[in-house]
Order: sequence, then structure tokens, then C-alpha cells
Amino acid sequence: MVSEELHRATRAELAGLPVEVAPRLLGAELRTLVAGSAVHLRLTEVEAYHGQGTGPEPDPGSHARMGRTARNATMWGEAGHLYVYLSHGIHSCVNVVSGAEGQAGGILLRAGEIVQGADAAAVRRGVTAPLTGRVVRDLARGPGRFGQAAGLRHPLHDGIDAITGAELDGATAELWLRDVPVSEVARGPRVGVAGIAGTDAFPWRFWIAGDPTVSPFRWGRGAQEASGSAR
DNA sequence: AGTAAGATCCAC
DNA sequence: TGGATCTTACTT
Repeated sequence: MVSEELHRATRAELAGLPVEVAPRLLGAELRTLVAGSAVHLRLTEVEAYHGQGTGPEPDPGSHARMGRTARNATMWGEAGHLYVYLSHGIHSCVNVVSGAEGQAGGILLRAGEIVQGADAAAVRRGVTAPLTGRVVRDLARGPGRFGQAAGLRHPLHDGIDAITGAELDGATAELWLRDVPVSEVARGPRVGVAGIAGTDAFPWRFWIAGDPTVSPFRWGRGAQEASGSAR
């Protein structure tokens, strides 16, 4: 189908506010080559994050909400690089930096469909079971799994450039955008920050409606605590 | 210097 | 439902 054709992303296409760019990443592909293994991930679920001074209102759920720090420095840099951070001491999660240079902005890649390299992704994930439909579906379902399947790790690959595809510590990454944006876009509250006061006003999670690789939303975590602790 | 919590995942 | 596992940032 012509409407599903892809092209290499340019920095200009990522220069807008993350909340505006995020839905354009749905259906796009992140293609990584790490240690000789290529994995192509079709993005099905993303979340936008701003920072102090980005956009009309401060984003209370962002790593950059308090300003620039050593950890979130990549978020303040040039669009098109990848902000890779460590979550809970275990998981490397991947963001596409967007917005103007000097302003913090990132789009968390929460889930994807592996369209090439499922075998390599399974090895990285430690999955030894036969690659049935369900096993393959779950390989990059959730931000921690996505980062591991892609082969990108904190801190080695933080800041890698997905526009030029330049090599960094044995890895390359390329972002391919759709010529025509996907039409079936759903949006809702972000996952994992729902307990932070004020984040309900930022429904900045976007996903492809009905796609089986979208991660399941867990109402029992932060969202439930919010109703008890937030007034 | 100490500590609490975190943009998560998996097993019990 | 809770533990893993370690970094970050805020408190003493």
C-alpha cells in the first residue's frame, strides 16, 4: 500500500512540540543494528514528555520538569537523537528527542511490532520459547521490553543519532517516518505517571487503535493511588 | 552521607 | 501483589 511507505526522518520533522510530533511516530519504524543484528520495530504506542519551559504549561510527569540535569541532558539537545534512560535500575527505555534545541522534549517509545529480526530480538530478550504469534507480539510490548529488543542500552547508547544513523558504541539507529500518518490514533493518560498530581491534564499517550502490540493499561498502579492521595 | 521513589517487568 | 536492582535527586 502506498499509504504505508516510509522515508528517512529529518530533524525538521521532529522540531515541533513533542505532543504534536508524537502521533506522527505511530506506524513509523525504528531500525537498529547492534552487534551485527538488525531489528526493525514498527511503533504502535508512544508518550510525549515536555520539560521546564517547554510548551504553554510545565509537564509534571517529565524527567526534565525541574530543569536540565546530567541525566536528562539529551532531552535538551538536538531533535532526532535518542534519550535512553535507566528505569527502576533494570530497564533501558528509549525516547526520540523532539522540539527545539535548548528546550526539553522527548517521545517515549512504549511498544512496537517487530517487522524484521524477531529472532535476534528474542535472543536479546532471553526468550527461548518457540516464536509463536503471541510470543512475537510481546517481544517489544512495553518500554522496557522495547529497549531490550532494540538492543539499545543505558548509558552506552544515550544520545545516539537516529537521523544520521551514526555509529555509537557498536550500534546504529535510524528512524523512518510514514509518508502518510496513520489514521487510527487513540490517546489517553500516560502510564506510570498517573499518580503525579496534575498529570491527568496531559493525555499524552498515543497508540494505534486496536493494535495487539499496544501494552495493556494498568489502572491498579499509579492511577488508583491518585484517586486516594490526590484531592 | 543517607534515603526514598522511580516514564518497568516478571514471578509468586 | 511484591521483589529485583541501581540511579537520581532531594533531605539531613
